[in-house]
Amino acid sequence: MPELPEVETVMRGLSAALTGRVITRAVLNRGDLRFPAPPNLAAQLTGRRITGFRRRAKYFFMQLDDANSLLVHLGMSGRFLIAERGRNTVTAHEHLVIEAEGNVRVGFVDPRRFGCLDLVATLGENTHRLLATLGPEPLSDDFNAATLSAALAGKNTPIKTALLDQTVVAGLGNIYVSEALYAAQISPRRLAGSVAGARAKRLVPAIKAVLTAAICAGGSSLRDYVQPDGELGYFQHAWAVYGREGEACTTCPGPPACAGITRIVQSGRSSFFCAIRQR
DNA sequence: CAAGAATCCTGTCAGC
DNA sequence: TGCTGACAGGATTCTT
Repeated sequence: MPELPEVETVMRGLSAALTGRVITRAVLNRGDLRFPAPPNLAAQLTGRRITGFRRRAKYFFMQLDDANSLLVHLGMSGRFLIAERGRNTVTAHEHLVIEAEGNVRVGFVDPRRFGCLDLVATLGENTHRLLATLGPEPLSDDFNAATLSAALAGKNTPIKTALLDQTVVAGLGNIYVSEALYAAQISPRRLAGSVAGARAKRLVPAIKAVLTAAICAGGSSLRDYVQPDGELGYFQHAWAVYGREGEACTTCPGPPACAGITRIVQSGRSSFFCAIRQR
């Protein structure tokens, strides 16, 4: 479930397991992901010390001591498994394996191969072509009512679609857009242009709160995953509307006034909302 | 130019 | 049990 909070959670788990350690062995099993991985990636990683991690939107960087960074995007189905060397049980679709000091073994698994791996100069991380057009980080001060209003002004697309546009705000995905619009009481069908202004003032803190809560939930559940064969980034999370079609809306009086949570399709993707609470 | 559709790929699940 | 079709957390590229 890789939206921003999941990427952050995965990265923190990897950081705890790998930061400061030297990569003793790396294997690229297949590099034909969303974009081709560098063919010599494994050789470039082997022998390097991992100095730190940094996230940007749904991407993160594993920084190395030779001034290069491994760029990672999880796509739709990407995940990382952390295990002691020799104790890993999952091997299908494991495209990259990293073994490090301390008997650590990390596997990048991505069945759909919508994710990507690349090697980039650490100083140029943000100029990578995949990151160059990204909008503001939603949890930074650069993302505020003024900047969001400016990005939405004049847009005739539904706000749901606009928030999925990574040039408007970078890191939201299908789940947290529904959650944030519910929290801000804005209909996913409302045209983005009409959200600029007062509604954007509500939407910004709603987005920040939803993402922050999800990161906290991931961080707290992460402890359970730091164990042999642990899988990072998948954890139980209670969403208010996502995946809850037909269920009662927690803040509405119920039938007949409110029919509960509705699912509609916008730009080919599901949106969940309460037609009473969200206008 | 903006907005919507098609596309990449595999796994899972509901329905028959 | 096995088959089929719909659908899935993303983001680029192609059409209208």
